Amino acid sequence: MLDIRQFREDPEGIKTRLQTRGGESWQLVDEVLAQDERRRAGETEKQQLQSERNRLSKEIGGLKKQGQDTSELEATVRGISERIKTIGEEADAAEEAQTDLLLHIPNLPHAACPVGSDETANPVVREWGAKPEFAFEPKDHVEIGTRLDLFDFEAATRVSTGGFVVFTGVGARLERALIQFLLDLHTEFHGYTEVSPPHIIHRDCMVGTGQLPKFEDDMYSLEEGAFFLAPTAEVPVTNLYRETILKESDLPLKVTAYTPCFRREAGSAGRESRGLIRMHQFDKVELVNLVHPDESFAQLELLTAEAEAVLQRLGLHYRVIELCTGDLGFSSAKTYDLEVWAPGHGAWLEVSSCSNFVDYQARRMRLRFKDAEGHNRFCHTLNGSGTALPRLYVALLETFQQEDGSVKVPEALVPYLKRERIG
RNA sequence: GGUCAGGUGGCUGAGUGGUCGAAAGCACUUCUUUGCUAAAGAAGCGUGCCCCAAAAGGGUACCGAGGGUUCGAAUCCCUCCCUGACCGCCA
Repeated sequence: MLDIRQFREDPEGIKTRLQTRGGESWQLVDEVLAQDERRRAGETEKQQLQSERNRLSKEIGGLKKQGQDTSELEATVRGISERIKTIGEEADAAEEAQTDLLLHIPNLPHAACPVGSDETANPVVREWGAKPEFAFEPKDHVEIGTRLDLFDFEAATRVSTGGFVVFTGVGARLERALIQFLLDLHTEFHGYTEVSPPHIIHRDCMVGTGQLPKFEDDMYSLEEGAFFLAPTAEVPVTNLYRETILKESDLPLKVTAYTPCFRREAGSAGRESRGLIRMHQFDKVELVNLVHPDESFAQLELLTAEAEAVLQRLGLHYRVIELCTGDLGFSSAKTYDLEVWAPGHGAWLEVSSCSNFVDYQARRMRLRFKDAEGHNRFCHTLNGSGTALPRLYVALLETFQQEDGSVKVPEALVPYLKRERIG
């Protein structure tokens, strides 16, 4: 959520920056200001009346003690109370409208964010490693995995529906090995604290990180929308600190979690969805940072490097791209995507998205810290996938496949998988 | 799921209709004293919003959440949520 004070001070600036995202959110700016004025006018009047009521009620108390008749005063106060109620309802309606608008307006892209309308305008920041070369025609992961009995899509439909998979045998063990490898890496080398959060989370959390109210259709909901299956650990982990005031010395707070992620992926059927690439349920290890506002952009660079370390240790070829204004996520001010090379597909796959949300999420969930002067300020929040598992899995199979159909296990994973070769 | 007991400031914990944003203690901050540590004393110490150009200041709301009763609610009533204990069920 953006700061209402910024709307009052520089509405045109907000509009201009929202316009770089595309979409029509900038058109809501004037409406926000109108509701804000309506709200404040109502609140001011209401509070004046409340003050009057408090004064007269005290007077009644005093008079009653002296045994005097107060019926006339009581009637006056009754009238005031009625007006408070009417005006209060008006002010509440304005506030609700204002909040609803603010919740639908995305974050402002960082001033240096490349302007563009879609992913074709995302600049490549750097590339690591080289495309692996093969003396044979590399197969794609579905073919490799099916041959090695690593996973089974058809069996999954017997217990669920399309968009789910069951990992089997060594394939299941590889999934588990990756989770372990990732958590160990981030806790032992990057200073993260590990948590294992609930996967069913209440609605307010989804509002806090920005999935709601706009993207409800993409989420699995329970109990008529009161609860949701977490679409990413970002939601439960960041919301662990909702409505809290941290000490400045607590920052930066770095938390990692492995969780399954649940997404309906409404409207994305058939899009880049072969095999493991786009699932309704997938595993992910997430990195969440709560940081001091002065440090968040530096922290984003570090966070991105921590996610990159995953791919480097596994020896996977990847590139880092920066999202342009038109491709930026709803809550984000700046985002780097990590794309790993999948030789079987001959395509780059997004395995991580590292974002700085500045104070946008913190404001929604009232996550603050007390600074040296004793003022409460909003933290900045960041998160990055560290990393998504299925696409990592795809890249591993396709990168390290051998001509005989087996897959060589990268050294970093051997201690976890306890074998050097699959198949 | 059932029964009972509870939810008050960072913590402990008073407060059952009026001057209570809320006693007291602990913790914390600053200052004074003391050679250091410790101890003692003094003051301060919640959050949101509104008014004010801002600061100062003032106002208002908040005692789990939301409604209600009342001139007036932390206090009475209703609904919901949560926590604890016991019972039932269960991985």
